[in-house]
Amino acid sequence: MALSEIKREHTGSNTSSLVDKVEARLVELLQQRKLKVGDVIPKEMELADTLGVSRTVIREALLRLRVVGLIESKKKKGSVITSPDIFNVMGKSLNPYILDQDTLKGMFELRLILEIGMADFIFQRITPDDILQLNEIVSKDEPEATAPHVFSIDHEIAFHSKLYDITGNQSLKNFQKLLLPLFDYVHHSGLLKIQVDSRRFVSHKGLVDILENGSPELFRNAMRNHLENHFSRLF
Amino acid sequence: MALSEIKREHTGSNTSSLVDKVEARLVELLQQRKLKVGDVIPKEMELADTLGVSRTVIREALLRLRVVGLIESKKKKGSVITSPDIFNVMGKSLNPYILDQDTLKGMFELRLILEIGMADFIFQRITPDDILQLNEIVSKDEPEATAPHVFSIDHEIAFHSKLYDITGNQSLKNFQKLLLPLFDYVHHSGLLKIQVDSRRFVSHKGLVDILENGSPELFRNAMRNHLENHFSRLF
DNA sequence: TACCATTTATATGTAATACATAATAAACAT
DNA sequence: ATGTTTATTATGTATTACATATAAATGGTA
Repeated sequence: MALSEIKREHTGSNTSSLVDKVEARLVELLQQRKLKVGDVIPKEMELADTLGVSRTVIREALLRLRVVGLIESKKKKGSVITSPDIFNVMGKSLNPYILDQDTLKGMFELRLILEIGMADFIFQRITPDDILQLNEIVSKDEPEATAPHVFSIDHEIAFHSKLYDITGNQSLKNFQKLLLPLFDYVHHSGLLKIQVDSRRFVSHKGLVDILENGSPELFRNAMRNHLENHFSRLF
Repeated sequence: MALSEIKREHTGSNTSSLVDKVEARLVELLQQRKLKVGDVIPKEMELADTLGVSRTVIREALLRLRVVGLIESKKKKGSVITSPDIFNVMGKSLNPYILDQDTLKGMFELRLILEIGMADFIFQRITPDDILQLNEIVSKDEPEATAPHVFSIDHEIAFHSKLYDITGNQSLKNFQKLLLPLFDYVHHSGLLKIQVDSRRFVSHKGLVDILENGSPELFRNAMRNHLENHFSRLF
């Protein structure tokens, strides 16, 4: 289909809006021309002329691509292709005050799934230096266990975040970063059952020991136990 | 800050654009008024008047919210709050031809993590009817194993998708739906090592048996074996 | 009264134009 | 050759006008 025919075709019977078509056409364009990150795309007016629609429509279509992180607009320079951080986009709608309860609970569950499932990748990629860092984190939060219930939330986050780091999976790390703020909300909302038993079966220290001497299989099961409280609040 | 002062303040020294401010202001508004799904928000012109900016700016701000799924626009009716499908948003940028290799590989890894980690939720929520359905799926793909390598990709998807269903976690299911199209690409690209051994250690049938008589722990480890080929292509 | 077809009003969708702003590129002066 | 000023250019914002879809009002018929 010739570009300039988009509008004509649109005038006929159809369901999607003009902007929808233009947006799809633009994505096609990016693929076809095999544009890599950093390449610039035509100016708004050029596109408007080529596709035979107003600049208004072009701008709205470009804006959509911008919101999902496919392009970036710079004054005078035009728009350039960018590598989208797919989870960053998601963050926009991850507002605890807007999301419904089911979704929030689902996100919370997702965290548990991830931390148990990533065992193999941790073992595959962990370095001696990682072990050192983990031990340092552990040494900071375990000793002063005077009040067993009141463990520092910061250390909790530091420990588990480090595990995500070790996987070396950037997408996974981004995902976790997104989920973190949610948990604070979830914990305080009446969404989950009340805490039944704040004692954890497997400690952070126990997990590190397994990382040093154990296997992915052992680690998965240990992590499952470590997260027992969270599970018991769900089930 | 009075709404009508947004623009005035913008005129001073600042970094973010006018639309940025308006967008943030709108999100605030949604929270403050505790608007629930289905509620309508003020008309574009009302907002423009209230905030003292042009309809153009309002429209762009609203569009952003629309792209991330927070609102939906209906002619004559105005915009209504919607419960965002957070993963659906992500799908827009999940284009294999645009994403870089690292991200693609990361997504592939994420699948393995999820399927191993979700064992507890499957066991918690599986019903006898689910078992029946799984057995039916299995009976269809296992018998005619004349060519062991050429198992139907459809059955493969059907089986694993059913597992996601059983978790009852809608977000998780949406996530899987997003990832599926990627795999086809990943498998054919030179991104992963060549297939070393197409024989699977644990069959679908074996997994179902464990779901009937085993434990989450057994299932996790069996699934890890079942996915052995995928892992060996990564490591 | 209830139901269906038609008209009307309204809010979003698209278009066109003008000007503001920022960043690059060109021109200039030192 | 280098730093400063000026011009140019493409996006950002504003304004106005009209198109289009649809909810709501209107009116007619059984």
